[in-house]
Amino acid sequence: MSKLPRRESFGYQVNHLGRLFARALDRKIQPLGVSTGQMPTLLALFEQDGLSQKELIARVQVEQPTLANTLNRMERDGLVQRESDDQDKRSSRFFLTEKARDIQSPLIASARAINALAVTGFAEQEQQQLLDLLTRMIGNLQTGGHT
Amino acid sequence: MSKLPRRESFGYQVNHLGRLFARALDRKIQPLGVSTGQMPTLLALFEQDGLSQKELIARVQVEQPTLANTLNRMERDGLVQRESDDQDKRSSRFFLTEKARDIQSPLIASARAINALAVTGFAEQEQQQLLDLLTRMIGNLQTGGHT
DNA sequence: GGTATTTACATTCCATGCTATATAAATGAG
DNA sequence: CTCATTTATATAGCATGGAATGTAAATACC
Repeated sequence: MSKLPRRESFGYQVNHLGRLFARALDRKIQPLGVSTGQMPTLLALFEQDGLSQKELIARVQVEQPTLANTLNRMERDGLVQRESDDQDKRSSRFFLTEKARDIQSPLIASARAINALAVTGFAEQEQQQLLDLLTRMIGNLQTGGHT
Repeated sequence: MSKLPRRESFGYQVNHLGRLFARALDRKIQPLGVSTGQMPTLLALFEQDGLSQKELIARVQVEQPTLANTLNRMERDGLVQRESDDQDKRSSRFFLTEKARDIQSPLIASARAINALAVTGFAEQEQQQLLDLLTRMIGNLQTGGHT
């Protein structure tokens, strides 16, 4: 066939949906002084504070230069603070500021709200199924990706 | 709860998956001189050539400034050519170049290949279900989005 | 112990996407 | 016809993300 219906392309739909998620979340958390790209890192630090860049990369699915830039913006915005590591002078550890800890609850509530909005009208079983299918698809593309 | 497991967040997973799709496709079509952001516009023009920016926006799920930039890059890369509209001097129509038409088949084949890779191990019914769930989720976020 | 390699980050460059705003042509109101 | 409004793009500014590459500290090897 010489054409490709975008409505039936997973790549197209997933990309579109991803941007809808980002925009919806952005509008919610902007008043808190946080942007979407910072969320994964914040969530990771909420679970365990004082991680290094390397440790964060293992938790956040993003390339190293992307995280480095994100951390710079987060430091600029007063969300994290870096302390150079005594053991390894190449590395530093990132700690949440009070400002970041203060907004932990509303931030997580915002993320939950967007997720809840997204699954409006979904049966519990459908949510589980969707999560399962997405996870399998991620697995397929990760395996096929890194040659 | 004070934490939010990223593995169970739809926004997180969809965002990650979207980037995996983009990267996989990019590697495939880079040799053809095309990048992912140009694909939706190319597919739209394959279906109907000579569309205006306004008409493209109705087909590609992207904001107007994003499309304007994409079209500039596509013109720079020799994929499209713009002709000012006689009826409306504010507008111009975009036509595929021979270079673009020449790679139509491999481009569409590439997109299909990535989609096929993504659904490896999926039953036909699962693919339909996933498409349905994604479409419903998109609907939820679009409705909830534009207040 | 000194050199080669690896590792942890930083930097550069670019594409994609959004918001906000500017601009010029088309359209509508009177 | 004239002025106000709308419409089609353009532009500016920024965030996010990736590839490629540079750099300095840590480690491995002789």
